[in-house]
Order: sequence, then structure tokens, then C-alpha cells
Amino acid sequence: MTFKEIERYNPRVEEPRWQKVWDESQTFVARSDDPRDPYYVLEMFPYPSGRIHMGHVRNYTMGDVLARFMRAQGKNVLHPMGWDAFGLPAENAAMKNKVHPKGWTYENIATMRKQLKSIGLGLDWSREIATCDVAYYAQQQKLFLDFLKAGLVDRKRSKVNWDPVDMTVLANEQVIDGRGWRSGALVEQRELTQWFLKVSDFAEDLLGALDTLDRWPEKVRTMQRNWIGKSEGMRLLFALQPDARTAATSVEVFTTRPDTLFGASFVAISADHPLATELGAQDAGLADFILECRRIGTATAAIDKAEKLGRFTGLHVQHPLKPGATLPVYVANFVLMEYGAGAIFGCPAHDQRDLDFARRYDLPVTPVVLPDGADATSFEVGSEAYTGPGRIYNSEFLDGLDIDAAKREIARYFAARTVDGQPQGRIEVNYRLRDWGISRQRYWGCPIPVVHCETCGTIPVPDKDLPVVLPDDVTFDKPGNPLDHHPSWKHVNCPQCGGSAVRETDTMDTFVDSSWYFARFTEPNAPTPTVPAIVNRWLPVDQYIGGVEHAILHLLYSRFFTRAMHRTGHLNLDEPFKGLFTQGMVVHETYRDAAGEWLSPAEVTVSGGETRVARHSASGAAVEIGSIEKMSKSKKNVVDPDEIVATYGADTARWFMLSDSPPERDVQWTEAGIEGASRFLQRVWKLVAEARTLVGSAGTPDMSDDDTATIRRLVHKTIANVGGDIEGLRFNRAVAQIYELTNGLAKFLGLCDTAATPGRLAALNEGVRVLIQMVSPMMPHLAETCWAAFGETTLVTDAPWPKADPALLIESTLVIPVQVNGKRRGEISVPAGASRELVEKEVLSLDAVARMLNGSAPKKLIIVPDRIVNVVV
RNA sequence: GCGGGCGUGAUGGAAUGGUAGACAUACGGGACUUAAAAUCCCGAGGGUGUAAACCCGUGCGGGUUCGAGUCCCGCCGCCCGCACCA
Repeated sequence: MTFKEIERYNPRVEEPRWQKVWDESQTFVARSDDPRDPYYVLEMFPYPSGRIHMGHVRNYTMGDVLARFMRAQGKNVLHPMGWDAFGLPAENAAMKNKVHPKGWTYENIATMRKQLKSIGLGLDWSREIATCDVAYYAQQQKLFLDFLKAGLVDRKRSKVNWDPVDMTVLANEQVIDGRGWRSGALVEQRELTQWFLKVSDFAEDLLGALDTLDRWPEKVRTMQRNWIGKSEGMRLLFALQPDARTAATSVEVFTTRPDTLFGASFVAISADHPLATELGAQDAGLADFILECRRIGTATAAIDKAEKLGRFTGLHVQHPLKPGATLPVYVANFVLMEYGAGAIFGCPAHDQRDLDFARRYDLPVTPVVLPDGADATSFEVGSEAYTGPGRIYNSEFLDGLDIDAAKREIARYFAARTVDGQPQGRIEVNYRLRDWGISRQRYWGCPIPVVHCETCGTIPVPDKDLPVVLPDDVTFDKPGNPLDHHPSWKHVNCPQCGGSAVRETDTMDTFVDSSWYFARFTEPNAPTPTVPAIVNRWLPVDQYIGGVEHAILHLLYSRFFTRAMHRTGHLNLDEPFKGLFTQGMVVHETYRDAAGEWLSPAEVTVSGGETRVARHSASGAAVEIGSIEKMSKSKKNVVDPDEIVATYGADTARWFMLSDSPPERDVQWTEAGIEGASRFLQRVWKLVAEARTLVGSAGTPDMSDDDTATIRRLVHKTIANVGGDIEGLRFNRAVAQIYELTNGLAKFLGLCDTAATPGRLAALNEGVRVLIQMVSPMMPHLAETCWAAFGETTLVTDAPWPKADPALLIESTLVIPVQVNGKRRGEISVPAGASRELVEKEVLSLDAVARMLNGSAPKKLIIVPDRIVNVVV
């Protein structure tokens, strides 16, 4: 039989067929009472924006390969899917297209669910949740009330980041370069009363536990460490020289370098410091300066930040260690009110910012830390502050100490003194991490379940009145929060006194929704947020996969939520994600026509070899090939998964997404790449189809036949390697191994075709079955068709992963490279585990070696058993 | 500025300190075909040479080692994150 007579594999027929089989046999439904070892694979759930994109295909395929592999390993695999379904785009769509957010969202979900099913993901759809389901957010409200009871929720007035386009509050994390992360609008500062989750209560633990997350990328851990931003320092009180303009008698500063106090030459306070505000009210010039600082602080932070500006207040403080000496007090634009005490002392010699400031305003620069080896009389600080280690000098009782010792000495000194009746100094740990403001003035989010009563204050909604359900009849014709505009929804009776009261109309930040969905998946229909016995069995997630863009926000919030749920008894662990993997993006070339308009790949035909030329398919006009960028609608460099599945099938798309590029790196979508994947799929099918006609009744492989032994060693080596590669998420390497196996089997098949023996056919049978199994997590539909073609009546999806025969992983004869002075000059063939003597004899008899030795004996002979020989001449 | 990562053929990329370039893509040659596509086979880092063989080669410069893409030191370039956090 020749290849031509075999029909091509048709994914359009085979893929829906197997999807139906898996669906009907509930192949991927996970049971919590299954006694096998649990394994939880999770990919970050999508926002239902309308359609899936190639990034989703890549992300979910990776998770699916791992999930299917772990199933084959005999694990009880949980691999669920859901929807991060609340959020602004639904409201924007409502405003733009006059559709209801709910209808819009659920329609999108239906479309995307269908798309995800079409790529053959082994998901447990019986556990599907959408965060906008009442059943989901009802439980979220319970969690909120439990957190409230446990003291993990705060309500406070605070300056917030206000997005004037989205008309809502943003968390610090959602402000990027002074702009809203979604709208891109310049963010303004406003004072509002807000609900906060007390993330900062866990700052130390969130930081410390990062060390235990050894299956997280180091990069993500570093980012979180920086975000938490721990610094250990001191609060210090400086006594103010009496002044008629203020009643204040002291200024408190925060410093991490109390050892440099003798080098202090000024004190600077933030423009938002209460003292600045007080003085500004009496000094128009200062008031202008303060306004200017605020404007620059929010609007142009990125542009002009190098400039250190300040304004002298006219006030002085006493130097706490130098009786009689005073320091001027400035308002400075580089001092932040939100951090530390909102005030600092400046030691220009040892802090670059302070030095820039001192040079600008002609303040003294006195070095007090002497670098090791430097000369005390000649050491000077020019335009660069010295921040390194050294000995303290110019500092009276601190002289000669190292920095740490001086810090301890200062702490001891000030703890014993008082200013305004308080200790003058105390050690303090500061974190950059703030509490998490979750109030959003939006409709499409989880209502915050509290009621405001004039007489009773803020009252939690009682259990019996839960859930607080979003009203359906809302309008979007006015700016602001539709819940607030609703004629009746917010008006309720106070649960405590029965008098008239109003509901909280703020809803929760959607990051709340995604902070515990992984726990909900373990028992998605429970009448409580979790069922502890079950959630504790499944969690932590063994492998979480998603984009690195969530390295800080989502992952930090989820870690906080898990701790908060632990404290409130909903589960019994602190870290939700044992393994984390951040996959790269899908990128594509960009195309522009002569007018500079972006063109989509579908509109463009690219031809040529070395020098590629692009033309507009319809008009033939020349098209410029631009840079390779992340697929995005704005640059039109997108490829639609539906079209790819329709043209090539899901398996081809999956295979291509896993080939070539390491999963953590970006992958470039190319026509040649997807074509190559498609060719390989057909090659596997032809190999299987032809092998099927040869392989008859089972025999025993004949290991005395060299070709048989070679192919069997390849087969078993592949089993051993592919499993490890999938487990380590090195899919590109697994793919390469499978290519090698396929190439080897194709050659062996040719041999069997012309010179068949029962022993060879048995080895062919074994090899092709292994190939089908190796391929099955990645191209599951093809694998099922092949498996059935090989006479199997059960699913390959249910088949246990084959085991490599250790005896076949050991080569009996080894080819060992021989180097002379580190350069490869030849090779010898010896039995595995050959003795030193034998190897030496073989090596010395090599022509190349003899030539290099030129009659003399080698200086040294390095033999690494079974690996390499190096002759030193 | 600080922190992290990465520099390997035409391209994507392989390589526990042990044969650099696996595997794939593109390319070239051949077979099949009236022809093309598809498929199959072969070739290929650069250089010298008829050949055997030899020299050079993982961003650059040093070092450690019998042996360095890999480890160390110093540069250069690119990417990502954070950024007046005292």
C-alpha cells in the first residue's frame, strides 16, 4: 500500500465527533470523593470580552496538556473553567449599544464557551462558574461580611485615584504612569469614604511566605517583594523652634539611615503635610508651590520627575544631637505624604535626592560615613552621594562604629529621650503595600452588602437578607453609578432599628471576584463559600498558568484572600498556588498600506524567500511589513482561532502553540508554522494508517535484530523524556522528542514494508502505539482516531501513560568522543561501563591521537566513564 | 536610577561544566508528475583544501578548568518590571 491510497485525516469530522464522546461519557468530570491522588490544574479564567483569541488558545492548551498527562498518570485531575464576568466593558457596551450588561455578558460567555469547546480542552464544564452569577457573588458577600466581623475590613476617608472617564476609583495598582489602567485617562486625586480590605495586616507574612513558593518564577516573587516594599527604619521627633504661624511643637520624620543624623542639613515635609497646609493658608507663595506640587505629582509624574524642588517655610527645628544647632524646614516636592511620616531629614552626603536638593538650595554637605580605605581629611562628596558601607565619623559618640552599630546606638539613645511627652525615636518597619480599596462606583459588580442608617450607622446586611441582588432595571444614560440613580433599589429599612435607610451603592473591585474563584471551583454549588473538607483536599492549585501581567495584582490579592479565608474558617491554608507558570504572548507581524492604515494578516499575501514581499490580496498594492507585536485589535495583527480551527483543526493549532518557542517566551504566529504543524499531523496519521495494515497479531520484538533494538531504544527514550518535559512544562522539547520518534518510526516502517519479520512488526506495533499516546495530550482528537484505527475500543484519553523499560534506556555499546587538549579529534566505540584500561587502549590506538602525541606519552588522560575522554598532550 | 532576564546558523530554538547548532521553519538539489501542488530522499555555521584533514566560530575583553554557550570578573546591546518609598 502506498501513501496515496490513504485518505487524509479530516479534523472537521473527527474533532466534533470525539468532543461529543468525551462530553457524553463525562470523561473530564472530577469527583471530590475519588480516592486517587488529587491534582489541580488551573489557567487564569478569561474575561468574557466576546471572542477568544490566540493567547487563550495557548494558555488553555498548556494547561490541558498537563491535565491530560496527569490523568494518564493516574491522578484525580481537577481542571475547571469559568468567567471573570463583572467589570466595566459590559457597562460600556450597555452605553454604546443599548444592551443590558447581563445579556451582553451571558451572550459572550455562550460564544466563548462554544469556542473553547471547539479546541478540545479537557475541562470539567459541570463546575463552570461566572462571577456575575448571583449564586457566586452571594457567597462573596458572605465572605465580605465574615471578613468584616474578623476585623479585616475598614471604612475610611481617603484620598483616592479617581478615573474621570470611567468615573470610578482605582487602586494604586491600577494606576499606570498616572493613568487609569483600563481607560488610559489621567487620574485625579479625590477624597472619598471607601471600603478597604486590610491587606497590610498580612504584609510581613505575604513577604516572608514568598520564600516558600519555590515553584513560582523568581521574577514574580521579586516583583511582589518590591511591591510590598518593606523597609526598616526609625521615626524621629524634631522639636520645632517656636513660631507664631503654628501651634505645632515638633515634626516627625521617618528614616532608614538614623546613623547619618550628624550629617543632616535640613528637614523636608510633603506638600500634603498638615503643617504645609497650615502654613500655606498664611502664605500665598507657599500655597502656590503646594498646588504646583500636587499638579506635577499626578499629571506629569513621568516627565519631569528628576527636578527636586522645595520652598523654605521659615521654620527651623533643633538638631536633636547638636545642642544649639538648627535645621531649616522645607516643603519639598519629592517627599510623599503616604509613606513613612510624610517628612524626612536630609543628609545630602549619603542620599542622592537629598544631595540634589542641597546643591540646588546651597545647603551644607557633611559626610559622616567614611568608605573603607578613604582618608578622613580628604574624603569629599561631589555630585554623587555615598551610599555604601564604611565607618561613621564627624559624629561625636558614633565615631568609629559601622553603620549597623550606629543605627543601634541611635535607637538606644532616642528611646530614652522624650519630645512632647513621647519617646523621641522608635524603630519602625514600613511597607509600601497599602490596604486594598475595593469600592467602585459602578453597576456591574458585586454589591457591598451593608446598609447606611442615620441612627445606627453602617450596618451589615443580615444573613437572612442575603444575597443583595443587583436590580435588572437600570439605565446608563447618566454618568456615574446606575445603582445610585435607581429609583427604589437603595431605599430599605434599617436591619437594626427598622427606620428608613439606604443601601451601599458601591460595588466591589472585580479583582475581589477573581481572588477566590479557584476555591469555589472545588465545590461550585455549595450553599457556603466553600466546603472545608473538600476545598482543603483540592487546594493548593498544583499548577496555575497565566499571563505575567497578573504578577502583582491578582496573585497578591489571591494570596491575601486565602489568608483571610483561612482566618475566617473557610479553608485551611495560606498559599493558594503551589506552582505558578507565566506564559508568553502570541505575537505577529504587522502590516501597513501606503496610507499608513493597518491591515490584518487575512488581507495580506506574503511571498518570496529571503526577501519577503507583502501585497494586499485584493488590490495587489504593496504593503509594508512592520515590527512583530502582541496580537491586538488596534494593529489588526490578529488571527482568529475560529478560522484556524475551521481551516486546520484544533489539534494543528494546539500543536503549533506548543512547538518551537519555550512556553514562557513569546511565540510568533506564522503561516509557515501552522502549515508545518498541519503537515506533521497528516504525517502521523499516514504513519499510523500504514502501520495498521502491516501489524497483525501480536508477536514479541526480536532484540537480536539491530534495527529492532534501535527503534525500541528510541521509543523508550521518548517515553522517558516526554513525560518529564510535559511535567516541567517544557512543551517545545517534548514536541522535538516526538518529531524524532516519528522520523525514526517512519524509517522503521519503510524497513517493515520491505523486510517484515514478526519481531519487527511487534516493535512497530509497540512504537506506533507509544507515538499515539505521546501525541495524545497535545493532539487529542487525532490520537483518539489513531487509537481506534489501531483496534482499540476504549479511549486513549483514558489509557495509562506508558512506562519506559529501564533496560532499554541503557545503551550496550557507546560511542564516546575523544578530545585532545579539549578539542574533539575522534571517537571510540566501547561497551557501556568499559574499564579504564580498555578505554585507554582504544584511545591511544586512534590515528588522530597518535598523530598528536607524536610518539611521546600523554601528560594526562581524563576519562569520564561512558561520557568523554580527553587526552592532554 | 534600582531590580530581573536575555544575547547561539537565514529564522524559532536545543545543549546535568563533557561531540555546539538536536528538532522545526525557510532555502538549495534530486525522485515522482505532461506540469504544478502534495509526498519522499539528500544537503547545509564560516573558511582553506582535489581529498584526507585543518583553522575559526555561542555579543565583546579577561579569568577559572584537562575541558566553558554553560561558572567568575569587567564591558556593550536588547527586553521586562518598579521608580522621588527617605
